[in-house]
Amino acid sequence: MRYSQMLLPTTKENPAEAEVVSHQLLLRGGFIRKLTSGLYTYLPIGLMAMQKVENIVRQEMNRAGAQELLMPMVQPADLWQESGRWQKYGPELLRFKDRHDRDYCLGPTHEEVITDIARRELHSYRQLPMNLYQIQTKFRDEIRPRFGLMRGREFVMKDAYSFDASDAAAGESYRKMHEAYTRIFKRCGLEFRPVEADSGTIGGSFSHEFMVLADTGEDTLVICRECDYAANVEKAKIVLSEKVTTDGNLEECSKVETPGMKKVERVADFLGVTPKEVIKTMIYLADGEPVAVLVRGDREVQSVKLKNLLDVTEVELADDDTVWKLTKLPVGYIGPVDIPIKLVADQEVMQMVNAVAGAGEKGHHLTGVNPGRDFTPVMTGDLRQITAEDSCPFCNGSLELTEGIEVGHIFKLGTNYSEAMDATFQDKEGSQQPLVMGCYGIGVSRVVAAAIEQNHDQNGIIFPLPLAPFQVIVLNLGLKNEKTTAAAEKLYLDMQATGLDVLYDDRDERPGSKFKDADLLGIPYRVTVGKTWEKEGKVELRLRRNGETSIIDYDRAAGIIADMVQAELKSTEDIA
RNA sequence: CGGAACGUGGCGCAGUCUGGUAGCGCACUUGACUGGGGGUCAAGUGGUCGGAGGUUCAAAUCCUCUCGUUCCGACCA
Repeated sequence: MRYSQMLLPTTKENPAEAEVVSHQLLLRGGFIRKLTSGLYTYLPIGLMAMQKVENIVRQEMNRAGAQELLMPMVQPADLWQESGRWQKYGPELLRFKDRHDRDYCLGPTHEEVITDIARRELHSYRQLPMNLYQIQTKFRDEIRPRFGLMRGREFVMKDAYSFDASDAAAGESYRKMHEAYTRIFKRCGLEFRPVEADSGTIGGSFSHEFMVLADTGEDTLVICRECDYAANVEKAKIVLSEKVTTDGNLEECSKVETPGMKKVERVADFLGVTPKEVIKTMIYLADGEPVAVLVRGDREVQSVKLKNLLDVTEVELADDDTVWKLTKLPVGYIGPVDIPIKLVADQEVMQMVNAVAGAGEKGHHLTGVNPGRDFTPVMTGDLRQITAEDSCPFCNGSLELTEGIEVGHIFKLGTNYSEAMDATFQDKEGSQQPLVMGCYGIGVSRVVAAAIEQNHDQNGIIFPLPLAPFQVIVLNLGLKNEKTTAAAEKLYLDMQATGLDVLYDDRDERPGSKFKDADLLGIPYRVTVGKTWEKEGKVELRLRRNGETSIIDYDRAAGIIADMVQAELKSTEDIA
């Protein structure tokens, strides 16, 4: 590609609207332009970068035995009603009517459509296993799109769906995808971790997220320092410490005055105890229904865990007004004893003895509160956020918390969808069985953003070679000199002939601008044709990654670089 | 949905408090010089100041409404 002919508008200044590095650099480098909130146009170089990711994904999916197809983005409501998600999915699902007043939605994911295909086309165990995937634009009406490609409303996703005859076979499909994903992200040159995850609105029994480690990540992960355990904090299991023995010495409940003391710390301080000895009572609205949730005073509720325990689709912390309406109490004095609201407790609370809790009366708390005797939750379970002080549920090792960007997510769906939508096959014995499903997503456009978050410096992007829209840029610094220009042109054509993705900077710009743009765009190899060629017939090769510079023979340049690129690409494939 | 900020040539901003002929830098056009890390000089093009309504002799500026964008929050009782 000739730079002079390409739509590649770079800017020196950071756009005001971009907060995170990947967003800034994507805009500055002319990769994307915003249409409106959460919606972006991919300019040519942006599309090229994304297609690099797509191709790696395609290769690995095909290698794993999956087949590519393409489903409609517009989906009829009745399929979603069949699966039950028309009600369940919430406002993220963009719904609309056609001219005949029929309901439709824009596909945020495609379980319904693929299950419909499966029930029509898969009839026999002989056709299984089957894995089908597509790479396509998805639409999710996010509450708050942000960070450019990181959380857009429209984004490119690879989604795959597996169909198996048995749970064991589905496990094998899942394992294959886990392996394929690992290869994909390795080949993309990303530093990532597969972690145990919550399955969210997709549903299903078991899932892993693939997380790119980066500070700007929206998810928090917990990673064991000693074993392989890694999980999203939404999922991370908490190991209960040994139950405290009390010598059967349970105190009586007694009420104490705690005027103006709403915060756990204040109350604990005042009563001469630690927050660990206080029971915190939080009022949530679970699908609109009030629930009182108990955790130890020094803990935090993990809302996803709460959602799962209650088996609801939405939990929300009640605001002060709602709390007042429900309990006739100001926030801070609610307690579990005789509370007129559905009560659930974190497992840890049930071990507490002689605790402090809100008295259910303004300005008062209770001491000597004992779970089981003074209150009985309708449900208990693991409800709190894990901390770095907790220990690994597998090996008891110490844990580390870190931020991550979710670039892939794989789910074992089981028969949720196939049963709801009556997608069955005939087994060997001739009886109808529901297809056992799995689904597997990769945020293709997000991978581009994540790669930039992880690979940049103050001068711009540093693309891992497999994702680089161009592998090489040739700078012509001798535009006024016909011979130099001819030499640069020839080098460009020679490189193209070897199959390299090469950008030829033939613009009438000063050298400084060309260097800056080459850096900004993150092109791994840069070849300069200029003075050194005029004087000694050599060109300068510089690596974007580390700034390493070498002078090579002009005649051999195309071959040398093609070899280097091939070797490097091959090594990334080998590692994966 | 709550809170905040911002909307002025393509981009980044000043001007708004205190109403009085719309400005700066970058980019763009033309020319000259220059030519290895975003160069210099000169001459230009381009904006009904997000939109609607109001106040006023006069509105980018004051008032009301509205649309859009971004950030924070959706977090501990």
